[in-house]
Amino acid sequence: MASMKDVARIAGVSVSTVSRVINRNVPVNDKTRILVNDAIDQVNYRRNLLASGLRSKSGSLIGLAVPEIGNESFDMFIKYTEEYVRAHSYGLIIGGIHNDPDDEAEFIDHLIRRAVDGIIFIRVSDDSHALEMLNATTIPYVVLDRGGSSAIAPAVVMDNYHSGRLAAQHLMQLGHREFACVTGGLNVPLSRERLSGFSDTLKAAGCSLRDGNIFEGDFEFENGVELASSLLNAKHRATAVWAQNDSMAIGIMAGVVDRGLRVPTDLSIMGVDDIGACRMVRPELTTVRQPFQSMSEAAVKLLFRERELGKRISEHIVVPAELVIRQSTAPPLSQSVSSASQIVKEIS
Amino acid sequence: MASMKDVARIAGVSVSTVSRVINRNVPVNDKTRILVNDAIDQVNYRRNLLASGLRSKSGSLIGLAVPEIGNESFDMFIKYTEEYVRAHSYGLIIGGIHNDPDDEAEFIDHLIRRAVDGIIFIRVSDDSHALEMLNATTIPYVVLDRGGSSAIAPAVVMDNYHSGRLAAQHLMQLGHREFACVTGGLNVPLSRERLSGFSDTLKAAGCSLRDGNIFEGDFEFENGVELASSLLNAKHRATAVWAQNDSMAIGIMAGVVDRGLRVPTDLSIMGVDDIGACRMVRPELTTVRQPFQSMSEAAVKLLFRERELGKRISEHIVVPAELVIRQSTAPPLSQSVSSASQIVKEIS
DNA sequence: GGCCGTTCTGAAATCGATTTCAGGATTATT
DNA sequence: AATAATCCTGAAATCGATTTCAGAACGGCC
Repeated sequence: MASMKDVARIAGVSVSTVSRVINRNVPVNDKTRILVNDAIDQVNYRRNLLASGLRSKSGSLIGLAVPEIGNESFDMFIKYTEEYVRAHSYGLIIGGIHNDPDDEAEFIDHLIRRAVDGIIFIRVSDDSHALEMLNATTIPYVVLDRGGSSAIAPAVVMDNYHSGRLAAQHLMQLGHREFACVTGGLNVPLSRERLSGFSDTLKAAGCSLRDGNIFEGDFEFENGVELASSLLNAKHRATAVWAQNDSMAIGIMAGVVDRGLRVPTDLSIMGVDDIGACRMVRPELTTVRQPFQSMSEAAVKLLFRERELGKRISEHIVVPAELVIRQSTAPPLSQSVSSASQIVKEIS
Repeated sequence: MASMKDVARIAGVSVSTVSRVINRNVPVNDKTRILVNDAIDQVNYRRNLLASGLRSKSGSLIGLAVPEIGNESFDMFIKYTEEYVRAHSYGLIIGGIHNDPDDEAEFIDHLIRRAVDGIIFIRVSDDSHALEMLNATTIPYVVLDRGGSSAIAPAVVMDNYHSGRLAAQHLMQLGHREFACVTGGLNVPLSRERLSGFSDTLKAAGCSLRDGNIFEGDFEFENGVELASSLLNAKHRATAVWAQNDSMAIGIMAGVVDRGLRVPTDLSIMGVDDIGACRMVRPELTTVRQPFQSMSEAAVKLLFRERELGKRISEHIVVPAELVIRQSTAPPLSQSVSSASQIVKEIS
């Protein structure tokens, strides 16, 4: 691989001049510039990012840690982060940390040793050491998707409370009166926030969410399948359920169908995220869209801003959720449309 | 961030000694070793991978280029490659190249400049420049999933012909006599191979695949939905269809259901890959499993072997496919089970 | 002509590690 | 006790870039 030294030799100039031509930050005589550029083409020179990164203290690398690769919603964060990062001539190193704080710590440590320019991560739990580790360095970081208790850390999150509100409003508008909610792990703050938004909104409109109709899940599809029977066998069986992510919602849908019932006729189901699978199942899944792209971009932008400023920005960026109505929600069998519109008035 | 120099100063030794303690490749006196290790703990020293990579010519980085991030089958390759790579203390840089040869070239160029230790890529098309670019360097690479015409390049692929064979055998065993196939883009070699395997096997058993029942798709879900009507309106309507990946298969399933027909009663459907969505849809999708994990590991191993040997290994590793029977395939309505077993004898 | 200010260029230091080379200290061998 | 062999350590070169510093060349101005 040709180095700047080779280019300099061929062009008959010093390496400093070659560097100047390449980085075009200092005036260089036109004749020398052409000479150097010719030499660059001739030996097919490519700047070595390891070397330039070492000296200039920027390896043009960003690290991204997600709880699990292959989980469609995290993959969306990966996709959009990669696109945005690479559009700015950075590279993206990813790590799937298997929902394990130790694995997370190990990966973060790896990124620090690699002297990356910034780290974005989706925390696996509140008691991860990642924040302490990172605060001991000067590396910019941003917490994505799961802001949680760490109000001090720079973060980009969805408006989780509002997502619950959107779900509740939609289901009430359809005329439902008996609701259920399948949450994510309640040790994850966003699960609690979503639940509050859902429950508060129902209450405010005179409806309510019975304790017996709140089921704690773990965000996984299989969990949704299992919980379907609990849902259907509940003392006060709900006519509409909101699952706090699409995987579980689709799992519930599958479980309901497996038991010979129909969606949305017998049970309206909605989720959160709007992953691709929502449009692949029948009926298509009504959901609350998480804006993966804008969240990813906001996270990278925040990172870059921290880098420029040379210090942490303890800012929480909260992006709005959006209701996406498809086929898996409908008015309940027992409820007339007219009484539904009554409720609409109450909550608006 | 503390450097080796700091450690050396505190321990009262030279940086060379510190390096030797860390890399433990040369004997160091026990007393000095302890001294150095204490100093390392004291300043919380972490080796700078940029610097060590520059000098030792190994940045402990692997690059992975996939046609599109967020596509579930490619995400499986990402997942398992990342796991395996990181288990060996390497990092993984990924790039989603949007099925665009230019984007691919740009990303590969980026990886070369970054002086990665190896590159794995899933080619977007036969006329990508990636191979030429890489052959002009000494960087080890492996072509994953799409070996294609480049018999010269190191590659890890599934036995695509065999996957077609498995699909054909399964459908014939169920008693089907009228088949259809939805292929991927026929400019992608593996689509042709899969089709040959399917068609050849049918013919060998006295069945056949009519030209009018071969539909060229593009591996996308929406495409499957669209093709469903073509399938159902074909002159000789098939009772079983094999789509060359799961996304299209699930699309066909959705399209069939949308038209008021039922799977597998009215049409048996199977796919390829065994992505997570196969178990999320109802009926669950019968498919031919692509062994993502073993393929990813084989690719990284091959890469490491190339690195050790210091030269390319033009070896094609072909891993077997595996039939996974679920609910989306069943005997045809018009066909009795007894005549089905007759066919089984013919092909076994 | 002499002085000053631009504009451009090169030598050398630097980033933080690894590695070679040479020499000092220690032990083994006779 | 002298010599050889072994073990350990430090100085310095190196990887391939960036950046500082100083000086050369050139033009303008009085």
